[in-house]
Amino acid sequence: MVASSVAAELIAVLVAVAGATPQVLTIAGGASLPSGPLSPEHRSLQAGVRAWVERQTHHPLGYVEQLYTFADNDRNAVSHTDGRAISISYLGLTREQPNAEDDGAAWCNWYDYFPWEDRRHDGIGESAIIQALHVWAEAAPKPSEIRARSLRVAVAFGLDGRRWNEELVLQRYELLYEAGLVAEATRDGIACHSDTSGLGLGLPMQQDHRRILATGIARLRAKITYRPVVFELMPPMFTLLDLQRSVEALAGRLLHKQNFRRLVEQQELVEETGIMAEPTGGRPAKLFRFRADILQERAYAGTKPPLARS
Amino acid sequence: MVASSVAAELIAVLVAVAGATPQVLTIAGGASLPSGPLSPEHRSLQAGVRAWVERQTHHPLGYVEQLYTFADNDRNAVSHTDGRAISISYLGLTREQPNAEDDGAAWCNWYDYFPWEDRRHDGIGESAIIQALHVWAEAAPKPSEIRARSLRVAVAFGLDGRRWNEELVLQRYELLYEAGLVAEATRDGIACHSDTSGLGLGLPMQQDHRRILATGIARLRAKITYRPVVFELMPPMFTLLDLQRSVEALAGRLLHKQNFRRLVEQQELVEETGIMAEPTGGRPAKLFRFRADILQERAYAGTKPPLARS
DNA sequence: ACTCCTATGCTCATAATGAGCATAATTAGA
DNA sequence: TCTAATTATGCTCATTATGAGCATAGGAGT
Repeated sequence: MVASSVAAELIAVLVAVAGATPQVLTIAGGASLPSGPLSPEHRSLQAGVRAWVERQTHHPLGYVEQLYTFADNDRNAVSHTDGRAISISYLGLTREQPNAEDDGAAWCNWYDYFPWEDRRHDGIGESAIIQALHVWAEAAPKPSEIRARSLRVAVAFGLDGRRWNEELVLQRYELLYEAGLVAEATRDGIACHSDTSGLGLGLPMQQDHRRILATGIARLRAKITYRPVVFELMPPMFTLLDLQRSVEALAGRLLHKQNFRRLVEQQELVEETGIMAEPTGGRPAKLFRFRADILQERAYAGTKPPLARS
Repeated sequence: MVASSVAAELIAVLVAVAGATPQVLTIAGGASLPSGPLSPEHRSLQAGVRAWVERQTHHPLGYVEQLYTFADNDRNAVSHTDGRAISISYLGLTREQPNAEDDGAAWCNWYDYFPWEDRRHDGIGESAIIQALHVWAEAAPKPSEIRARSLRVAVAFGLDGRRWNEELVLQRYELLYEAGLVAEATRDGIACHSDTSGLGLGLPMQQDHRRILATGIARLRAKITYRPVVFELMPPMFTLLDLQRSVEALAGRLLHKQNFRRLVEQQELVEETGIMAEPTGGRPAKLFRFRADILQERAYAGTKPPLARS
């Protein structure tokens, strides 16, 4: 049971929210996620991520969570040992907007990479994308494969009466990759049966970084529904609409305002500060802050009721 | 960005269910999880896990999912390069009960390692454990730390009117580790303020394998509530009570029979086979099978309604 | 026939969720 | 000043999900 020797690197999906736009920290002109080597001096993986992210961005990382470990031979760069490189990816949330442009680092709207994931404003929609995916599905060799592909498309994009599930970010990206519709696919030598220009398929990234980003977005979208992690992204004081806009930015969909308030208030996540927000052309809003005591408790266990009681 | 070279190994939490007991595959007389080296010939990590698990157990792995990647310097064995070893753990579900005892491999009831996680039959309970944890909490140096510890204990074990959350397997084990109550902690040099004999603290494992097992159990318990993964553990035909017993075995708690049926039937996960089960002293039960079509769809997206609609 | 056991069908209270109406408190402009 | 626009906030209502219990069905054993 002697393990073979491999090269290991840490990749970070670092998220912040500016107003109504979710942002991710990138390097190389937006083509890469920041990554650093796993160094022997780090006591743990998470400590390693914290260390070099905080050195790079000069901002404390509030929340850090392991995402996924990749080691595909084909999609990764060649390492110096035996051709295998392991990428351990992390999701990090940071509260304030750091002064980017440090050493080529920049905060980018994550919907630049996944335009179809932003469904807050139903503009042109993704009908062209779905068309192209249908072409791909029909191009499958076997009838059973055609059905399987069509089902995957229908589930991922909420077709035929299904609801759009905003957590299927990775599944949607993988579909587009397999169908040869994103730039990374053709780069990796996957054939494409459609004209991909003008479909709004987003900016590509190096290696499989866009896949890792998709994983991070999916994880975060799932997390905000049952753990109070949004507060890691908020300033100390905020209005309920600020909070709602942040959640909507992450989830990529609009929420019912009154119901959102009800949810937040009945979970006792926030409390009034007694201060009013700056007037913005409407009735002035109260400023709230998060309740540290409740947050601490909810950080361990979510609010979901588990299985049936005995 | 040159990554340092490390040793990588794959660790599997392989789960099966026999009647009403959840089982995990172990080696070394139940003291270790099966693990294998990451070899360059494996096309991906998951392929690597599948390959050597199927070679070892001679059974196909239905469901495989990455669990977590560990690389703590302190809790792990020394590798041959620079002292760092990376362990990438996977959760696997297998349908039938393999012929164990192959090369020292054996299927063990996972509650042998976590007796406090089985709450199906409220016997003596874990009051002694909670006592010991209270002692540990009160022994904290600072008052704020005492409060923090007490809160963690209360949340993890469902005290003070909180409900027991069966998904907090890892949190509970970590508490016991930090409090020095499990054997691994004293092995790793953590002091203990209580007499741990007779507390029912379960069998220890080598290295941090018990922590990995706890992670796997927690993941599986969470998963069964929103993804139809139980069927990977069931025979082709089963009664609804069989199914319920399996879920109860995993969740560690009893379910309301009628409500469980309602849930399963309204989700259309199963269909009748027309065959009746062997009589067992009561009214004979119908045998069911899983519906392949529905399962395929639910495998991608769960059944949970997401956030509020726009 | 009676008892014991498990299967199965149905009802009911309560909570969570999605959607809408109504009113309050401002600013911008006629 | 009066009015429209805009945002905040409170409340109701229908639908669905959840937890719990009652009742009946269909067998085995005595």
